[in-house]
Amino acid sequence: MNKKNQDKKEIFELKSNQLTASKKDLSEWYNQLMLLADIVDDRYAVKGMAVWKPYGYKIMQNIKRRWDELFQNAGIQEVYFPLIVPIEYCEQNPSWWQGFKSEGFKVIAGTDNKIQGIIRPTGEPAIYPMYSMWVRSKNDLPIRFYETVNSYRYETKSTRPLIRTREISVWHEIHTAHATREEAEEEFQLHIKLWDELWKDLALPSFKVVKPIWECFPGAIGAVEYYSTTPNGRVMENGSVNNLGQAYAKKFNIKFKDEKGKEQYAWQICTGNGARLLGGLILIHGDDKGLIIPPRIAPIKAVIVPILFKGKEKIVLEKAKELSKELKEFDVYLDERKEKTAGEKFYEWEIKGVPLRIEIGPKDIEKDSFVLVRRDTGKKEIISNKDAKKKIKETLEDIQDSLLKKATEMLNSQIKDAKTLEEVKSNVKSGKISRVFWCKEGECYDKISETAEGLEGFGSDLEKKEEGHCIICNKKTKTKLYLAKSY
RNA sequence: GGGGCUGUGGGGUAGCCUGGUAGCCUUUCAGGUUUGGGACCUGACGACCCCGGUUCAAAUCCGGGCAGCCCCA
Repeated sequence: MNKKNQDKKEIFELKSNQLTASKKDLSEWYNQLMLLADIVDDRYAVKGMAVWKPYGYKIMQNIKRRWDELFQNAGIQEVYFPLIVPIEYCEQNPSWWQGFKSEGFKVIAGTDNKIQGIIRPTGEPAIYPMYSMWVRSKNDLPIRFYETVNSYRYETKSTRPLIRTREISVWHEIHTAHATREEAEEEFQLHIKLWDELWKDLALPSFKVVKPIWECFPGAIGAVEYYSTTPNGRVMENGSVNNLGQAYAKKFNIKFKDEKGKEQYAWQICTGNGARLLGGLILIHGDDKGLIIPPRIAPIKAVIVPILFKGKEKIVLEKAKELSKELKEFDVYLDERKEKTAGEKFYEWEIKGVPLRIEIGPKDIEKDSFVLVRRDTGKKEIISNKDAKKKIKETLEDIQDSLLKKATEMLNSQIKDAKTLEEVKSNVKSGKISRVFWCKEGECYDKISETAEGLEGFGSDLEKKEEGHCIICNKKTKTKLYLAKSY
């Protein structure tokens, strides 16, 4: 590189609309992309609350559209519960209220500034008192409802866009009530299946574990939690499916009379997740050039950049418009802006992670073709116009598949079995998630977690194939515990 | 919860130690030439986190507040 080019490069590096952080510097990379890629703008003057920008909101809405489809097809109906939760509803669950008393935003109104209630931090204190009114007989069951709302918690911890916010936005929560334990368990399994489907659309492997019982809601039967990982080997809770048993029904008095006239409490399942899904997928997909949005949820699946040479603008634009009409089903976007050069546009759409770019210029028109560029691999290919639809469809599917494949490979390479605490230690150092045999006792769990600072056991394997010995007490067991630092 | 760092136009920064003209890059806007990987020229808009103190004079020093970032529980 000669002196002149080097100077030029340094100037470019200062460009404010350029991504300067490498993905190795994950937090900085993530923060820069929130603004540069038009996801959210968290400069809004309330901590932990951000403005959704059009591009980011569209991605989020596409994810929501997908869960609407999945859950509604499974017969679960969308409802809406009010934002304000009266204190009397909160008090029906004293242990919950104890936890959220200080984290709840209070609503004050009227001349005497009376507290009217709190803004919902979670759905259940609003939802379950109503379930209690609706359930009279077993004929009123099951209730299978979900809502997509914002929830509010005054977290004192540090916040991070999409991942830890005080306004938990586009929050999808499902609450069901059933007459029997068996029916509830069936529902539980169904929800896992549905979430797995959704994770596939995000091109993410659904990494899920059984939550230790002492970390579940008091009185609950159990829970499965989803986790996403970061490239530096940390884990992030990303959705959960809870089998509440009758714990909440007893607190909120959700009961019915069975055939014998005997009162029975309902069995309940609840599950939820929201914008964290988007945060998680951004952390996993993407590179030093910017985001990579999986085609199935990408608002723009392909962008057409016309190469406008002087004197040929008209013919190039005409061709580009024709092509964009033909490819309408792929949510193509024709970038006609005259004030930006082609190169500038390339960088911009790469930051935003549009899966495909179509370049069309005078040279291509002569050959009745266009240039197709993949965001994930950067590979360029000349495509003849007559193959356009077929080729784009195939390539999009291939990108979706290879993103999932890559993410799955990353996850697999991050999980490392450990036979000794020394191995757990070295796993922590090299940014790996440890998997160890564990007897399911809390005491041993604590001892393993103490192996390294910040290390946490976060759940055990769903599959139980092999048998081994607990890493601490040496008892025979088929259960494996996962350990990592959390993001 | 503990520790560290930082607040200067929309974004990134210099200036602060040693008080005195707020400099640079970029964005945005207007006009023109351009366009196959961040083009160029001309012109314009735009900032010292807040409150108080010291001083003839504060972005700079002092006190307090607020906000943000990073690391660790």
